[in-house]
Amino acid sequence: MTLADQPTPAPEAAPPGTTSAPEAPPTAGTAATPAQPAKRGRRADAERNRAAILEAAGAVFAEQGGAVDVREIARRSGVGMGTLYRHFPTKDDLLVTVLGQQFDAWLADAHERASATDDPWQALTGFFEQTLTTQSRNRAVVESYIATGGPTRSCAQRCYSFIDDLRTRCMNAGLLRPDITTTDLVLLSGSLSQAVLTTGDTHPGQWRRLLRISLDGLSSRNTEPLPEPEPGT
Amino acid sequence: MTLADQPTPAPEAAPPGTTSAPEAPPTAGTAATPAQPAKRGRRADAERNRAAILEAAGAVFAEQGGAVDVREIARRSGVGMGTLYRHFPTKDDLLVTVLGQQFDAWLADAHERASATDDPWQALTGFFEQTLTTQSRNRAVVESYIATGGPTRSCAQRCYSFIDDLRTRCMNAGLLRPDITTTDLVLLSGSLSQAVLTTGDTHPGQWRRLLRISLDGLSSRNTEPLPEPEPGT
Amino acid sequence: MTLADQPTPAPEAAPPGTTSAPEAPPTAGTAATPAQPAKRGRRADAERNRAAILEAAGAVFAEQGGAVDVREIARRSGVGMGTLYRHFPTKDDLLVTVLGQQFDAWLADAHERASATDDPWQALTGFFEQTLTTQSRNRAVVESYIATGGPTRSCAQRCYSFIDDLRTRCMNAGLLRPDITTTDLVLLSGSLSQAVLTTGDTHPGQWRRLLRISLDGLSSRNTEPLPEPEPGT
Amino acid sequence: MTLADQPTPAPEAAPPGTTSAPEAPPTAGTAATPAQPAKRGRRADAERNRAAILEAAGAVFAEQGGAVDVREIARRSGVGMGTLYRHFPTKDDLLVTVLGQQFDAWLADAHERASATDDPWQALTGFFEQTLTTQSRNRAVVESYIATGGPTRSCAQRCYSFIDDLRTRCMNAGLLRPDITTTDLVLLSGSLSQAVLTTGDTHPGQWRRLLRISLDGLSSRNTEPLPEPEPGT
DNA sequence: CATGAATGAGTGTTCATTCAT
DNA sequence: TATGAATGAACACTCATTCAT
Repeated sequence: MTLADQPTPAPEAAPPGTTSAPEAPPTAGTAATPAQPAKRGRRADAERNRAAILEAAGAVFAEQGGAVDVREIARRSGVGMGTLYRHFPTKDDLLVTVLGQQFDAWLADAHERASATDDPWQALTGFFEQTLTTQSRNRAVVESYIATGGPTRSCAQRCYSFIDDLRTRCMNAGLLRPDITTTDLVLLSGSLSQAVLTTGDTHPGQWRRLLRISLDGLSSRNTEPLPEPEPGT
Repeated sequence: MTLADQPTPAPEAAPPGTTSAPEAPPTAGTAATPAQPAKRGRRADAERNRAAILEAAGAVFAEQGGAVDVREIARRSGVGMGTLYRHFPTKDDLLVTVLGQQFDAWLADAHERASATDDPWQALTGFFEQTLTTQSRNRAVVESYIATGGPTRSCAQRCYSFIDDLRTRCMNAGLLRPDITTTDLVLLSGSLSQAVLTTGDTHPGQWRRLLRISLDGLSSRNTEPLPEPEPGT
Repeated sequence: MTLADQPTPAPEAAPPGTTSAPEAPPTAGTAATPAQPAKRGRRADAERNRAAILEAAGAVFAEQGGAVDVREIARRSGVGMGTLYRHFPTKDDLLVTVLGQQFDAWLADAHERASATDDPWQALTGFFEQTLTTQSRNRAVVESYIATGGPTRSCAQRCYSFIDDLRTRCMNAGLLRPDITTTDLVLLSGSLSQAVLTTGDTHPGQWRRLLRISLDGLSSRNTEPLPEPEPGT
Repeated sequence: MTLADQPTPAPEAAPPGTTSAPEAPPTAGTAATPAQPAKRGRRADAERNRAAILEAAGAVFAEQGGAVDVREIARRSGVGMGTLYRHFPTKDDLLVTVLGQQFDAWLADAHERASATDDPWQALTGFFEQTLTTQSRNRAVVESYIATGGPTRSCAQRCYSFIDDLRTRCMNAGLLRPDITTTDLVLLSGSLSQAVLTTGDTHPGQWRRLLRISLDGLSSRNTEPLPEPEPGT
């Protein structure tokens, strides 16, 4: 699946708190239910390791992208290779889990912000701001977002759905060019993400200008129709 | 160097035929004395090899990006590894040279087109069109353009200069938002290049819509000032 | 020790019920005082675990041979790795114990059958049949039988002794070639076991033909003396 | 394919000198055709390395079986890993090539010996002798012979064909039990190979006795019909 | 005492670069 | 000089065994 490949966009996004990781402990935390202390005893350490791995991996992937040596992650986590592979049977599993969490967090935040305002344009703008702020420090996330729209088909779809909602709100309010598609917006955000990543170190804040330009180009003030995409595809 | 890092933008681009590669000496060069045909034969052969390598590398890098196995290039060139490494002591040297040529060709074409029209907006638009059309078929070029604005500082600067000219023409004609900088345009083109690369296979032509949106956002019709970039950097 | 390495063949086999495993102490053992039910509970539990491990290991080793992952055994036993390693400090210890039991059962059965008939030739034939039938479903047993004649020196010796008895009975009845040694018979059975293992999946029953051929070759009908084994060894 | 799985036994074996290795230089040697000295120059060293690898691998596989570490082979060959993998892109390729050569040599020798005598029984006997002598010092060969009849389908088939010829000759001379099949003979030789491997170190020569017994069991002196193999398979 | 998570040396394999021919 | 074979440090991943809980 690519960025803009969304055959059946669900009208409502999946609950944003849902992570794709099998063991996903919700944000609630460990001490909320002190029921099974025996089981908790074992899990506590493992969970700590798992968290350490995820954190280290998150950092390393963010800094260096998805192509890093697994050993680097193990080293930074303070665990052995075996531990790492016990929790994530494949480097790709680890990557997907890490990115999944980060996408989930991002989408959850996006939902929250979007429902915090009644102004549709502000919602759209805020989404782009938040997205680019988040991604400006995360190589792997951008790689994934650009390559396939997200680490998972589900992530990509939820992202698509969410953007679709924003688009609809703006469209109903007559704020958006009438022929803007959700695919346009998805592509645009990916494209800007890349720019952000590129200029993040040297020109922090530069991307805000690009964003403004793009948003201005999206507004209904522009009346000329956009070119049709290739029909045969 | 990054996309928008242009401390001292030269007002005029270097002559576009000049490559910045260290091994540059083309047909002219040292062998002014056509005495020993044997040696000249060698020279001619070497030149042929070099050309074959560059051509093969160009194709391979374009198709697969800069991370391909050097063997693939040697194979497609029909030369041995030693020959390849004699001409280009490092994979990166080869990559830089190839990209340098492609950038040069691209810039030369861009210059030509820009001087073929009197309409500044048409010049700007045409440049973006040409750039994205070219880059939609060249992975390595986009990688390089996005990462550092070009394979060498010189390339990046010439590119910057050229865009700066376009900007000036448009600005003088009052077609561009007054606070658009050259850096904005450079970043924008890199950003769109990425989108083109991403969607090239699956959504050919999609990028034209993004481009139109962006160009609309650049036009002087938009009057709100852009946010200042981070002052301290 | 190898299949036919029997320097001092005991004239009588050890009682077949005895296992040679070092951890042997079965239900009898130290806990003669049934005082603390808690401790006995533990003991019973431990024994149950040990049995579960042995059973699972037996099945797994039989199916896949001695090279299986220990985790597979732990999983099938329903116990943790630590428990497994508490009972058997080494994978090899477990293997030896399992094979020891299986050898014991096999030998016990062999003894029983051998004493159930008065026909020495029938006893010999039946032994081979039983052996090959048993082993055709047990990879690890065959591996062990072929490699060293059994999991332990004791097993190998008891096996040797038993075969020696069969040989003697047949020899006394004049049914066996006069220069057949016990080593010959041991080797022969190992060799046929291998064939059984090999052809078990694809040619079930094939091995019966080989067995018949071999048995015919053993009979006293063949009068030519066998070649002497290397004298110097 | 297993030992006795021979759907379409070719009536005549393929020319035994043919090796399955792609680069296989025939036995002729390097100096026979001094034509292209330039090309020879390069190949000589590589060929030496290839030979060194094959020799080392042959020795190591023979001693320790097919499960050895590739590094051990590289070390013993005196070459780096890359060289090894240049010549044999996979460990299995190396194994197959080595075994292929050894099988070819073995089969070639077998053909030679078989045509050196007019006595069919002597031919059969000699074949078994030669086979077991050869295999008594080669773990990997026996592993392969037992598991699949040879490293290659072709090897297995040629082996089968050859044995089939021996069988026919003996059968025509009335020396073999009439219902002996080629599969029986193939299985028997595999079975004995295993015994030979097992006892090779400790009881050299022991296997000759087993062989004699088996051969006696094969002779037409034994008139009882062999059991039918499972009909449904 | 049971659990199963942690360990880390070892496995097959790749690839930018060097070097003998 | 051109060739392509040689090099070896990495890489992703496995598994017998140990150890904290």
